[in-house]
Amino acid sequence: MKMAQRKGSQLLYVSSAHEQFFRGLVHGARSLGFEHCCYMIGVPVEGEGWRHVMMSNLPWAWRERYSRKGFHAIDPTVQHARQASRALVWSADQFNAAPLRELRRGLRGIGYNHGWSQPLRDVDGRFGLLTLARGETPVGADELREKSQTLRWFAQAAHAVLFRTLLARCQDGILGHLTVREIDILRMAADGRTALEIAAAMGVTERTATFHISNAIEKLGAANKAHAVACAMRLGLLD
Amino acid sequence: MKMAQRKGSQLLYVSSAHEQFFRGLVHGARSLGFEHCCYMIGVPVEGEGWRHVMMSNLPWAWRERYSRKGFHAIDPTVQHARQASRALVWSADQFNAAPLRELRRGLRGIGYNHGWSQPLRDVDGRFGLLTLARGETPVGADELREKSQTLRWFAQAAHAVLFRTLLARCQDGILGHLTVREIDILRMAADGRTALEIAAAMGVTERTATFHISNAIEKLGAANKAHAVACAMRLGLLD
DNA sequence: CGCCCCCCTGTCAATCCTTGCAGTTAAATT
DNA sequence: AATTTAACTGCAAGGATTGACAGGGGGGCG
Repeated sequence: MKMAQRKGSQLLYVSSAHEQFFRGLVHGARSLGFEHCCYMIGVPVEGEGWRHVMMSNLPWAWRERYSRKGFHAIDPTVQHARQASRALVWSADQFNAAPLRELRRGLRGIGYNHGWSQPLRDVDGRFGLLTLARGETPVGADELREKSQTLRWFAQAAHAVLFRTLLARCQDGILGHLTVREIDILRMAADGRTALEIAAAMGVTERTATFHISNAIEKLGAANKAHAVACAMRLGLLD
Repeated sequence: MKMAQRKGSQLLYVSSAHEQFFRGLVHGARSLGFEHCCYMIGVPVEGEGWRHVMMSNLPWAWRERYSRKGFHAIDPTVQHARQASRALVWSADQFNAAPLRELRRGLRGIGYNHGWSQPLRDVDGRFGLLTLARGETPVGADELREKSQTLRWFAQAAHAVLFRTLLARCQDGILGHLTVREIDILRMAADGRTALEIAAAMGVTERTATFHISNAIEKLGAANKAHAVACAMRLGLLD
């Protein structure tokens, strides 16, 4: 059973509400004196290492390059987020090791020189990482004392709102896509309807309803309908 | 079947993570120049009108009084939130109508004179309402222009993080409490385990597991297990 | 045109869920 | 001391779910 990524499929769960939320976050970051803002999540995948998805106001070219070059594998802020849960204040100048050269050049190129990165970890080893950064002034001790509480809260808010969505986007490559029909039916199942009722509501046979349900169960790696509903909700597919 | 509120029962879902989040919000409100911060949700209940739950940094005495006197029934900001979705800028001075006298006096007493209230509504008629307020200076047009985006984002963040929890706290009085056992079992059901597996994991009979499940289904007003799991997740009982 | 995917349908058997019935026990509340 | 509640157990009938086998029709893509 292969779960390779497909091209033409639309990403149903990419909601503009989260984009809007992120724009608000960017605005808040600006008012704190950081022009760049990046929220990233990391998910451990057995055999494959890590998967990352990010949401940022950085140039598309840079995001593409970051992903293509696999910078997340060497990025010190990401390394830090894997283990620690305290914030990291950094400057690109510190990225001296040979493998980091190219990353440092890239960061300088986009004015991403000095920053503050707050990790947030969950029980399954997944983590979220909010980074605010700017081009010119390093983050000083005084500034940190003054803003750290707000910064932490920003991270908490970003994590609370964006994590699930990005996780869904991340799992997507792993799990394969749920079809429109499958999501429709899962939504009705979550509302307590039986296969027969769903079939009636959708104008198909009971058999067809159960067919879509079992496909959804298989794609989500669930054990049964209740589990599939829970998985889908956790992934934010039924909002 | 009565669902009266009981005293001794613990509220399992009151998590300190949300309290912490709210403290961050209060801090953010302060940095915007508002010392008071109140997030409230309203839920329509058939035959009973409305139920409200709030989270605020106001004095406990005032919260108690607000609730006892039923101020939420006449509070203009709440009235506004029921219908509109745009923000309301208000001053307590405007609360001139006779029934509002006592409310106005109370608000003045706690230095809650000038404020900004952003409603957020959902499809089921429920609403959330974030109010930031202060004692002295009215909210001016310039200030509003400057801060409105941040304010809206605060409301969005508060809503995204706090709504579910408060809803659970609100439904609690309506639905009656789920017992520890029922929540345990729902959690395992959400992980895809059958009644037999749950029973084995908990060291009880299959009959007992099904017994708890059906109780949970009844208390949540669900149609079946999948629905109950979905309800519990939406209420934030399974996080 | 072939290939793949999505959507649709059928049957059948094993298993699971749901809901009746009727209890016991321990602990907390009144 | 009486009452209420949570947790627990048994039996049984009927409905719902799940999985496996076996297909047809339509659309996109190379």
